[in-house]
Amino acid sequence: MAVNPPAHLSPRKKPIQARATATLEAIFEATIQVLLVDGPRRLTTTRVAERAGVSVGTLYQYFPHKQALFYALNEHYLEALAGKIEDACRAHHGRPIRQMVEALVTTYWQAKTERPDVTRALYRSVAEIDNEQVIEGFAHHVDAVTAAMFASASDAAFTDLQTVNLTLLSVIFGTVRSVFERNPPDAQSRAVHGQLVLMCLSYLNSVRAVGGQ
Amino acid sequence: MAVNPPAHLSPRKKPIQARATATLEAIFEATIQVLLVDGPRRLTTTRVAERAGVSVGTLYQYFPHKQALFYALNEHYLEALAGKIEDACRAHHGRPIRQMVEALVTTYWQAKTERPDVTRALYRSVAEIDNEQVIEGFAHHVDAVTAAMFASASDAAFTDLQTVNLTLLSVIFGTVRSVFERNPPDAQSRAVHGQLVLMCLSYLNSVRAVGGQ
Amino acid sequence: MAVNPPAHLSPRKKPIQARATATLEAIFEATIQVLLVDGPRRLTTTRVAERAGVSVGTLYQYFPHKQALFYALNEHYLEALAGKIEDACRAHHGRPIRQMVEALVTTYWQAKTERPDVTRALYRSVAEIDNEQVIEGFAHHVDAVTAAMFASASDAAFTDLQTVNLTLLSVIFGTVRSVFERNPPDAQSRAVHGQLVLMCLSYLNSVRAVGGQ
Amino acid sequence: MAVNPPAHLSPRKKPIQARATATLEAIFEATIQVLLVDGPRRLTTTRVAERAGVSVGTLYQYFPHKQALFYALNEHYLEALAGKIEDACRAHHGRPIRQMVEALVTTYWQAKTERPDVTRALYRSVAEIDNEQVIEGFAHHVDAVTAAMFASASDAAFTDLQTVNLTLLSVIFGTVRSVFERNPPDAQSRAVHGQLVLMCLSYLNSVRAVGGQ
DNA sequence: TATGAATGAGCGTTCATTCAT
DNA sequence: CATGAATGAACGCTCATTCAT
Repeated sequence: MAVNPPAHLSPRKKPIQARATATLEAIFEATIQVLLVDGPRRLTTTRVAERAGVSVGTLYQYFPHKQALFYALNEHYLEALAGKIEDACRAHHGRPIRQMVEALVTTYWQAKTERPDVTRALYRSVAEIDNEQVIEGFAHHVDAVTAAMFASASDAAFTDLQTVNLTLLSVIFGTVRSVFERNPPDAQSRAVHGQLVLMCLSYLNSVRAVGGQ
Repeated sequence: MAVNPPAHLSPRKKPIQARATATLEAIFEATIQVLLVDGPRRLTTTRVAERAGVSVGTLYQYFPHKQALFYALNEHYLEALAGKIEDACRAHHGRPIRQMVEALVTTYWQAKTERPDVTRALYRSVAEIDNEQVIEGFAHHVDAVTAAMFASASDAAFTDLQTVNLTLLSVIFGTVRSVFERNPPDAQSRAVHGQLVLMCLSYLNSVRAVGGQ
Repeated sequence: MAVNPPAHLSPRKKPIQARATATLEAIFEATIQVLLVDGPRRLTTTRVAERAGVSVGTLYQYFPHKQALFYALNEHYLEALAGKIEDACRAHHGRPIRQMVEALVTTYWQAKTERPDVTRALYRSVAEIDNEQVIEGFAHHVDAVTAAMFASASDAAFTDLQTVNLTLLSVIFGTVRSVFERNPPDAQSRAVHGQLVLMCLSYLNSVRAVGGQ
Repeated sequence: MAVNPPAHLSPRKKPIQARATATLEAIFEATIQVLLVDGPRRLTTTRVAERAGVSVGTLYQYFPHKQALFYALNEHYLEALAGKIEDACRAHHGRPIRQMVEALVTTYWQAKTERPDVTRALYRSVAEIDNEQVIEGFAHHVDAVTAAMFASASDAAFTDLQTVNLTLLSVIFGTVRSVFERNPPDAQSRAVHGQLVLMCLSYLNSVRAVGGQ
């Protein structure tokens, strides 16, 4: 279920202690903040540690190297995100397609909007390392759960579900990123959200093989 | 029409000499290659210069610092891209909305697909600096020309053209990026392209205020 | 008779408890092993402690710092070695010179060969600190006991006993080290041992002032 | 003839320029001095560079890493030493064994004594890295040339030349090291030198298979 | 003007040592 | 007393940038 992280990229020890969890959380938060305030180029392990209120040494007790920090950060948030999407998909199993799409777009949008700083920080961190693996893992996971949901729609079926699914996810994920990077006024942002739902629905209407209008 | 670069980010001199232009082009190419082969983290000015067949000193004759190189690179390709979009928009002034959308998506898609390495390299370079400025400039530029085109549609009008325009551009740009980053097999990639056109058309159909089907 | 260690280099407490002695022994063993397996550069206090089955904290209960560990390790083995040599010398007091030399070379060689790993590890640790002091102390100690022995030879006397003594010890200690560092096949190693005895005897024959062959 | 250094351990570029050679020499000298004054543990690349009057960056233009510096240093001096020994051996080809031994011991002793600081520094640097390769190479080289010399002796032959050769070299190299590490007064040192020649001669006398007394 | 050796600030990382538990 | 997480000084090394040639 979870992404398959190469051993050398996962945190050195699993947070069992409460303090350890707190420290880990502090390091993640600090990473986000540094990423946001100083940018990925000015992010140094020392700066992250300072901002997290720990020493570099401590940071390196949790992450064997800088890459691992980024990896874990992405893993952390993407797994949470995938979880939310999975929940939403399960909750809408067998429902009409309209509800499914609305739920999917809204879940994703809200998850990303909840902590816009985190979202923006993660988008910025992507280029830093081969997060490609985590991202690919996330993509496959989500692919599977949304495809399963769409396949169960009560009022529609699709000749080429794979393509429809890939298209929808590409459009949703891509659009959200675009909007985040343009960082438009809130009203406009919300408007685009609405339009995105509408767009997905119109599209599904055009491509569905069976089911009433 | 061109982006307004802060003085400290623009190339030291405009390439008037043919030789200078060739060198510049070589440096841009080298940057792309290094970005692709070694990744943004391993990109050093020395490596770029080597690959371009010049000395570091020469590179610094053209760009006052590394940032400026990235800035110029993005400017270079985004201006070309904006130009293509502008041409397409002008060519479809007053045409039916369907043709406009098809032209817009296809122009953008093709421009990005023409040199996929460049596209991917640029996506990767984004985190490097405040390219945000160049990108914002590009966005505004394109916003203007597509909005003007849509406003001239022979068979449709929109109550909220701004939102429709922003939505379409966000969707198109975002989706293309998503697809590039997932790097799916060519056939699938092309399929999504087709679906994207379809999606935009369905959407416009739903939101247009006037004009028959 | 024991080396005079500068206060800051000696173990914090003398091991009176049996448990303490066991721990100390374990730490020494661990140090040897780490020295051999990982080399002196990769030897960290943490690694030594781990290998000894104790915590770093415990290690620091026995040794105020890393230097002290090395110091004590050398002291430990060199004192044992000096003791063996002293015993041998005492046992050959008043005997013919031939027996003395044979005993000396053989005692030293065997002591070093008994645990070749320890020997090699100690040779490697030398560069680590001013073990010079321990080594010098060891040298003086041995100088004295062998000089005393040679002076008592039943069949020989030397005009310059000091020089003869220094020469013999330099040759024996140095040759053994050379052989250990070249690490030749066992047979060859044993052969050199025999030759070394022969050489020392020939030498003493040439330089003795009195006493028939 | 020369040691086979793993690619990553040899200097980055061969010193062709006069300035480069000077810099290289300065770095070697600085390494020796730092080794002597601060000891191998306090030797940092920065300190070496400072002492050599260059920047760390420059040091790293000549040596890809610290290990390579040590490697090259040992190579440098051991090759010179091997050269001297080779010359001496060639010069005494076919001579009586007595002259050979005298020449060998004296050549080695003088080479080591010429710059006692260098000698001592090198002995200290040995433990630092796997100089074993360079040293082994040196040993094989010398083995060959001395064996060849001894085989040509006009007045002696040996049943087991290999063992005799190995013994002599072990004794000579080891004794010199011992003496250097004890650092006795000059007079004593010179005395031991004489005794060493004497010892080797007595030994050869005992083991030679043919030839006059 | 082009070159590329030299520079040195700054980064990632290690590890001896401490001290709250 | 033993523990081992936390500390942070210090190291090895990189690379953007400069400047003598």
